[in-house]
Amino acid sequence: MKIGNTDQHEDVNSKLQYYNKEDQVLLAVDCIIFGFDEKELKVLLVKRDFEPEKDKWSLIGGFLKKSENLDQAAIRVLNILTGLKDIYMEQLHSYSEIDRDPGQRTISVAYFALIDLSSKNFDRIKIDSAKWYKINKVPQLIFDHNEMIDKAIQRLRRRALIKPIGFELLPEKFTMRQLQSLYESILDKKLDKRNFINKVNLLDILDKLDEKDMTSSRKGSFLYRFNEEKYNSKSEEGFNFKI
Amino acid sequence: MKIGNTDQHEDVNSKLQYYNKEDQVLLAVDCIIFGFDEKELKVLLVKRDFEPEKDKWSLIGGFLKKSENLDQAAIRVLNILTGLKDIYMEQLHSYSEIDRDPGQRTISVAYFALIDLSSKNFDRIKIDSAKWYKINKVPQLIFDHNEMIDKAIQRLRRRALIKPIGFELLPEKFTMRQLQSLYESILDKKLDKRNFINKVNLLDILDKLDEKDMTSSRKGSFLYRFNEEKYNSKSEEGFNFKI
DNA sequence: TCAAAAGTGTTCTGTTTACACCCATGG
DNA sequence: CCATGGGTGTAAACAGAACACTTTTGA
Repeated sequence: MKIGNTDQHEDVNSKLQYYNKEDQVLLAVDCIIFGFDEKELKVLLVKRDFEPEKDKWSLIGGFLKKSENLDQAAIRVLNILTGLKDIYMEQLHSYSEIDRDPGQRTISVAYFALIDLSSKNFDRIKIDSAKWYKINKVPQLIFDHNEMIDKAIQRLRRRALIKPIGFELLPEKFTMRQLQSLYESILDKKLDKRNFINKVNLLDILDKLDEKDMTSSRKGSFLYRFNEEKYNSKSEEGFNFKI
Repeated sequence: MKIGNTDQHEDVNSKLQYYNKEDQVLLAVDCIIFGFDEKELKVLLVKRDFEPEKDKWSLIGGFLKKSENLDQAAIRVLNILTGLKDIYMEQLHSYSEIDRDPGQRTISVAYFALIDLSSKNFDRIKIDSAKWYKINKVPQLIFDHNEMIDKAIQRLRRRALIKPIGFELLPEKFTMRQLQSLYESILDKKLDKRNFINKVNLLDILDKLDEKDMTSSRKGSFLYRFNEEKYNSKSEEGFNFKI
C-alpha cells in the first residue's frame, strides 16, 4: 500500500491514475570494484572525459533500463568496463541527495564487486582511462563517490569476517601467505602468521593441495583451494573469523 | 561517469541530451516499523483497501518526490502513519524485480524504523487498518514485503549486537529485565539473567537510577538509562555484545 | 507467610593472543 | 653456505557459559 498522497483527494481505486501522479526519476548504478594483486587491495576508477567534472576521477556507473533489475544493471555496467562475467557483486546502499549529480536529479544505487587481479581471466580493462588505486590512496572523486567507497570498505571488512567472500579476490589456488595478506589489506592491520594459520585450519574449509607455488620462495609454499561443500556443511551462519 | 549507453553513438558533451535518453522509473520507499511492547518484538502492517491485492497485508510505503531525498521520504511516510518524528530509521535495501509491483514498474527502497510502544509518545496509529504483528507471526504480504521484513530482522539482529540501537525500542528509563527481554526477542533465544547483567555492566554505558519500577514486582526493580556520552567515549566501533 | 520477581559470584571451558626457532632450497 | 620465506606449538590471559540461592514486599 502506498500512502504517499493520502492528504490529497484522489481515487485510490484507480491504480493507473494513482501511480501516474507520482514523480519519476533517473536511477543509476555505480560500481565499487575491488581487486587484490598479491599485496594490495585496490579499487578501479575511471577519469571522466566530459563536462561537468571533466578530468575528475569517478566510479564506473550507468543508468537502469526498464528492462532489467538493479542487479542486472550492475552486472551490465561491470561487464562493459572489464569484460568480466560471473563476478561477485553485492548491493551496498542507495544515494539520493537532491543535488548529488548537478546534471539531473539522479538516485544512485551503489554495488561493490570483488575480482581477482592475478588471474589470467582479467587480462585487460576495456576503458583506457581506468586505473587501479590503492584503497588508502583514493583521490577526490565526483559527487558522493568517496562516501560510497568508504561504505564499501566497511561492508567488505564486516563481510570478510563472517562470510567466505575473500576468496573472490584470490586466484582459485592460493598460498596461506596470500590469504593472510588479503585479510591484512582488508582489515588494514598486521596479523600474526601462526595464529592466522591456526584459525584458518580450525575453520576446515580449505583443501591443501599437493602443488607448491615456487615463485615466492626457494622452499616453495603449498597451495590451497576453498572448498565450498565443506563450508556449506559447517554452518548456515557463516564463520566467525575473529582475527 | 555514466557509461550506460557507450555502445550507441551519442554526444556525451551534451549533458542534457545524454541524460534525457535514459529511462525514468517510479521510486518508492517501504517502511518496516519495529516496535517492542515489554515482551514482544512486533512489526506494523496495514491492510490494503484497494485493488489489486485488496485486503492483503502490506508494509506502509509511499513514492519519492523530486523535492526530497530517500531518508526524507521514509520519514514522511512514517509520520503520515504514526504521527511520530525523530524516529530511528535506517536504509535497508533496494528491491527492483521487474514484476514486483504489477501496477507499474516500481523500484522500492526499504527502510526500517525502531519505535518504543510502551511510551506515551505513541498514543495512536493514524491509519485504522494498521495492526501490530509479532515478528514470527507475520502473514503473507503483497509483493516482496515478506522478503523485506526477513532482511530487516537479520539486519536488526546484527546491528543490535554491535550498536546501541536497541535502546530506540525501549522507553528512556527501563529495567534490566526489559532490556534482556528485548534482546531475547531480537535474537530469538533465551539468555541467562546473570550473564546478561554482568555483560551489560561490563560495557558501562548505562546509568543506574535511584528510581524503581514498582509495576513488575513487589520488590520493584531499578531503572536504567542509556548514557550516550559514556558510549561515545568508549569506542568508535560500537560494542561487542556477544550474548 | 508465601508467591513472584529482583538481585547477586564463582567455577569451568573455550578462544584469543603472544611469542621464536628450524626447514628447505636456489643462487 | 647463506639468505629468504615457509612452516610449526605452547603457555598465559581473557571472555563466555553454566549454574542456585537469598532478598523484598504486597497480598
